[in-house]
Amino acid sequence: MNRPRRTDPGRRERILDAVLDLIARDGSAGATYRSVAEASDVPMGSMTYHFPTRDDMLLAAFERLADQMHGRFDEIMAEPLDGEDPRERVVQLIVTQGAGYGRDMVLSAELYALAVRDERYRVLIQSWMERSRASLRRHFPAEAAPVIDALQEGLVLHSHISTEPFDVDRVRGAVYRLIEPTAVSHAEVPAEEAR
Amino acid sequence: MNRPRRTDPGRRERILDAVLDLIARDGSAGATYRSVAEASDVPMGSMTYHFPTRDDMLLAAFERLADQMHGRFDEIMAEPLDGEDPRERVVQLIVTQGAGYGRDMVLSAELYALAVRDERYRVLIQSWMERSRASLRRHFPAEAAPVIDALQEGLVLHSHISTEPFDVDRVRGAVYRLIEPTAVSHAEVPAEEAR
Amino acid sequence: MNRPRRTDPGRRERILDAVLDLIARDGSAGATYRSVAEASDVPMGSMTYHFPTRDDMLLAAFERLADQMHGRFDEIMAEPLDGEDPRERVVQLIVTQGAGYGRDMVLSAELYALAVRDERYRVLIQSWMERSRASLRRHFPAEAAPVIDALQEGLVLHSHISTEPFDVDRVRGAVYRLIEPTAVSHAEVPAEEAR
Amino acid sequence: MNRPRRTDPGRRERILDAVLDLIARDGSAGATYRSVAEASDVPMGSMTYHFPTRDDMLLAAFERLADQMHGRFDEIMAEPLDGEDPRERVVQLIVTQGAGYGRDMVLSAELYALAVRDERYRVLIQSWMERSRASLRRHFPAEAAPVIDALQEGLVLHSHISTEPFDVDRVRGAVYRLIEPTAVSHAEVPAEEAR
DNA sequence: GATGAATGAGCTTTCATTCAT
DNA sequence: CATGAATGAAAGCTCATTCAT
Repeated sequence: MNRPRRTDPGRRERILDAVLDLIARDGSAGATYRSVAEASDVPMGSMTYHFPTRDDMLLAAFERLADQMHGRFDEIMAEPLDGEDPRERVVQLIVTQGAGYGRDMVLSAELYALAVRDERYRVLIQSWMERSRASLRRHFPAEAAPVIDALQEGLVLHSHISTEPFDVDRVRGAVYRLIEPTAVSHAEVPAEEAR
Repeated sequence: MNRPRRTDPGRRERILDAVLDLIARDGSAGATYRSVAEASDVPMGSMTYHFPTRDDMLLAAFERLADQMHGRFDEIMAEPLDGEDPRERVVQLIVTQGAGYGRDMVLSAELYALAVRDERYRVLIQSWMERSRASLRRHFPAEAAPVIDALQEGLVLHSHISTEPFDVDRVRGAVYRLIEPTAVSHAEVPAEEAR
Repeated sequence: MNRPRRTDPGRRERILDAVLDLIARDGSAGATYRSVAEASDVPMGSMTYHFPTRDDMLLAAFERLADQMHGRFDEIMAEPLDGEDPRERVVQLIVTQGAGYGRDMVLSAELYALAVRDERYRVLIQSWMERSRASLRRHFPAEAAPVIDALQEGLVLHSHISTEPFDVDRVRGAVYRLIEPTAVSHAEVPAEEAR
Repeated sequence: MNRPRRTDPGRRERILDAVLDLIARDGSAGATYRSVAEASDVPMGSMTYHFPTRDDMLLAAFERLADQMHGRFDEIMAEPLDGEDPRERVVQLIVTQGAGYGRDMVLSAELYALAVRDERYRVLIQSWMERSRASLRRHFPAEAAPVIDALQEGLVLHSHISTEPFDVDRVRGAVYRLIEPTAVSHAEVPAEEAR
């Protein structure tokens, strides 16, 4: 009834999280000004103050998603190897994403659906991909990155569609075959092909 | 003005093609009863006669898409090898789809976005994937199929997002590395590693 | 609550009358889908079925107005003269409109405001004016019509703005001076300058 | 980016001119606080400081319009006659306004539409009309003014609606017939019916 | 079987206005 | 004095779906 809430720090972030939750549950179409306003406890009339159009809101939400996902990606890639085969990190990445609840997967799928038809979302993915590749280049040669990316994308996507149990060994097999074992990080000792 | 259209054979197919065209252009949300009716020259009131709910209509359209796309996939895979390395077919597949106009890609992306949240679409993709794998098994061992699938998916998807030119040699490199050269078709002569 | 109203003849006319009433009271901006729906007892969701856009609705309403007003205009002009000076009819017209409640005046003013910026309304007025002039030509030469029209318009408009009482004699003076007494109807006897 | 604008003289006038421009283009409804603020480069939050309600703003803008238009009117009327028939001035007035771009006409039409329903705008027009008549009385008897006014109004209005080319001679004919040639200015020599 | 008419629900967006600073 | 942030109210319009014919 009587919430002045003249200042509400973090409101923007709260809105964007609500947007992502709703998209994860109901698809992009489900993130309406109404549903988002309710989910984030912001008056509907205020939504357009923060995001003039619904599309601005979606785009901002996906930018946030890209940041968050890259953060998790980079965390895994940044950890020191300690003699471990760097390819194991890629396996871990794929397995983590493939086995997870799938919020990220659902959101990525929506993002791709938007991106194939809309330049703005395409640019967003491009810059995200570029950041991922930069992370990969810590351990792998530049040419390998796009292919690793693609394999990861395809495996994770299919893992969420398929009924078959996720097969870690198959993933490992594919990753190891795809990436040259000599393709070690510039700073790491190759080690004895750990694991 | 005065179209009796007492019998209208092919109406169902015309509707579904219109649905796919509209989804390709505007996303799933763009295929409304209204827009589809107009695009396929069918009275709006008749739409629910043919497809009781909008979702039935979308699902039927994607079934049609799966059939069409599998047809093209299988055509490429079915052609006799004549001593050619079967992996070259996979390369051809990826290149064809990756370089194409993208209608299929756009539609696939929409389908995946639906599938990750809706069982019915997931089942549709599963059966489609199963058919693809059956086609792949003509030339490759069963275990290889899912990985080939995944790589293909990822490469094609990224090719439609990326600004970089499509690199055939990189695709070939990945495919050849991923699939054992000994994994020849049961009926074919290995040949001299053509190309 | 439970009004099936599957068939509702005259609904279109009822809507348009409500539109005109609302415009007369609140201006064009006051005839919203909402207000009109309520005033004409039609579900709001049905409004766009009958008039796809609000502008279509307004235009149709003003077409109805033009018909109604021309009907009244023509009635006065059509009555046989019986030896009366035809110019007296023009005086009568102006006085009737100028002294009236002003619904017509208010509506005309709104129509003009739309017409000066929108071709469609301009065309509507043009055809209305042409019909008026056809009526005038029964009694006056073709060249006189536009000027009579204009004088009438100006006098009626100002009568609704001015605080001064409406002066019939001044109107008569202006009309008689403006129109040649010899400009009699083709079928009438000039008579002795009646009145 | 960083406009201090500590003092901004002429802001009020700039705002009102923007209001009039917007009304001319989009009608009264088009002059919103937002659109006006943008067009006049004034912060939106400041609009209500200068004009507490939107209606205050519109009224002030039309007051400005009345001043401007009367200024132009009076200029034409004030010029010494040098033996010219004063009625020629009226012709000139009508022709000038009728042939012009129509900004004034559009604005007048909007003003009338407001005036027929709102006392405040009616009062504004009344005082404007009174000033016009005062100007007319320099050359014509008091009784003639209202009729000249009305004819002018009607002719100009119709000229902006009609598709026919503006006919100067018809205007002159009407003006000369409507106004007694003896109705000369108190200070002028009648002259030989100059043309 | 096929469809024109109809509608409840909900959508995105605009807007006048308020008010703490 | 001036203004950025905010919001309740309402606007035009779309749409999936129903149903009498």
